[in-house]
Amino acid sequence: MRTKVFIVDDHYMVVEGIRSLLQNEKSIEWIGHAMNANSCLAFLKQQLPDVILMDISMPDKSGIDLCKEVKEKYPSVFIIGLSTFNQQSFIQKMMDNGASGYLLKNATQEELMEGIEMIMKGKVYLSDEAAQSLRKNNQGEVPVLTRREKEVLELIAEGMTNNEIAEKIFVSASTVDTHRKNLLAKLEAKNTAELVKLAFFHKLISLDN
Amino acid sequence: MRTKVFIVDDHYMVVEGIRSLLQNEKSIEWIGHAMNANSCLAFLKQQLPDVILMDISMPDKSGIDLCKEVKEKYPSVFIIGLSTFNQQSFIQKMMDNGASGYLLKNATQEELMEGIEMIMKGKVYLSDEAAQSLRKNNQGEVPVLTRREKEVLELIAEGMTNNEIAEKIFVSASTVDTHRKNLLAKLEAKNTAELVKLAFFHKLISLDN
DNA sequence: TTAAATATCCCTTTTTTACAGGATAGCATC
DNA sequence: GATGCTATCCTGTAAAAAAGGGATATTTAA
Repeated sequence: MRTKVFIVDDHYMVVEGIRSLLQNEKSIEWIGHAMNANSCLAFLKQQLPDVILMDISMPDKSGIDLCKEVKEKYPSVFIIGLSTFNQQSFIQKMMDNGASGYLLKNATQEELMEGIEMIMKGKVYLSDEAAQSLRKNNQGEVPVLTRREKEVLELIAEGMTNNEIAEKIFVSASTVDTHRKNLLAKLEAKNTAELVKLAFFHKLISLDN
Repeated sequence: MRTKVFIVDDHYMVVEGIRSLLQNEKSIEWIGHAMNANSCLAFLKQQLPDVILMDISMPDKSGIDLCKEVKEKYPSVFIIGLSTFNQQSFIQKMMDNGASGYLLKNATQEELMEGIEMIMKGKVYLSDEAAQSLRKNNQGEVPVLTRREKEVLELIAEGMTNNEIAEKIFVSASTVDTHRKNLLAKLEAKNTAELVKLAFFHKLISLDN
């Protein structure tokens, strides 16, 4: 039985690269690729691969979310995260959402094959750099925020004061102040400036919205 | 005469992808690839390509710097920037440093060939998305900060107060306050929170330091 | 060399945050 | 039905930042 491999990546060159790396491997069957999350989900309704190589950044949905969704619907599929970044938080989130491994796009053919084989045995595979990154940044626990806290955090980063936020979300300024207090405590920030910086660090807010 | 193409990219899968896309093109001669800036420069001493496809992010040196260096030494070589990001500042900088075009890594084989052909005619080629990005983000003027202002901005983002910053950089709190005032004005921020957010937006500060 | 930009310092007033201490109500889970 | 989490609201004080004004050397560039 050959291992059925499917790729989700919006970068044509990367898809071609993986295809090229796998085409001479007799143990691998390339069953197709998708350029975005939706066409991936559509494909999986027709045919299930053994392994999905999944980019973390895609136009319609992040690989992190897609990973979760696929794992919920098809728990038997093994997922390997693919990324150019060696970014601890991404790796962590992919693993949290059920990924079995993580490969950087500068991986060699040997690493790619090693990763697929390991994962088919039910083990975890992390490319060297990714594993190092995980070990190093161990204290980087992402704080868990409530919906309201996230909302307030975003408005703070927009430059709004407590009073302005209070008006906007129809609560008293005291409530906003409490959320702010909790945000400072949860992110361990000394003040608003560090709060916003740490929010970026933990990817709790982003530039596009 | 076939067009001699050389690739500089530290992502193995991307190199393989481009090789795969170009291998059946009779007008193209693949003369090699480099995984970092230094081996690229070493290769160019031996043999000169017509076109270099160059990644913007590499381990030892950014493509933006490498582009400049190559163009200074070998002005006749055409350079096409390659990136996964659709980031206006990168595109602009590559063009400023002598690149003839810019391609995103999700370009198709047709776009890749079109780009190479256009550039060999001495024209400029921007992939659709890249060109759009250049047009769209036109009003995104990055404010010019002085050395001192940058220094203060970073310390603000670290969560330090005016007094703490004053002690750290050996000036009075009034001075720090003035710098802060100027930062708010230059970045057009309403308060510290928005200041830090906009600092990220304009890439005036980053997470790693 | 003159003008412009930079870096430094000071004052006042108002607004906003930070921190400390609460309280209450709803909701889910166990 | 107790426990824990979330969201809401309150009082009060102290610290910090925002906004307004202005001043003076030094460096840079035209």
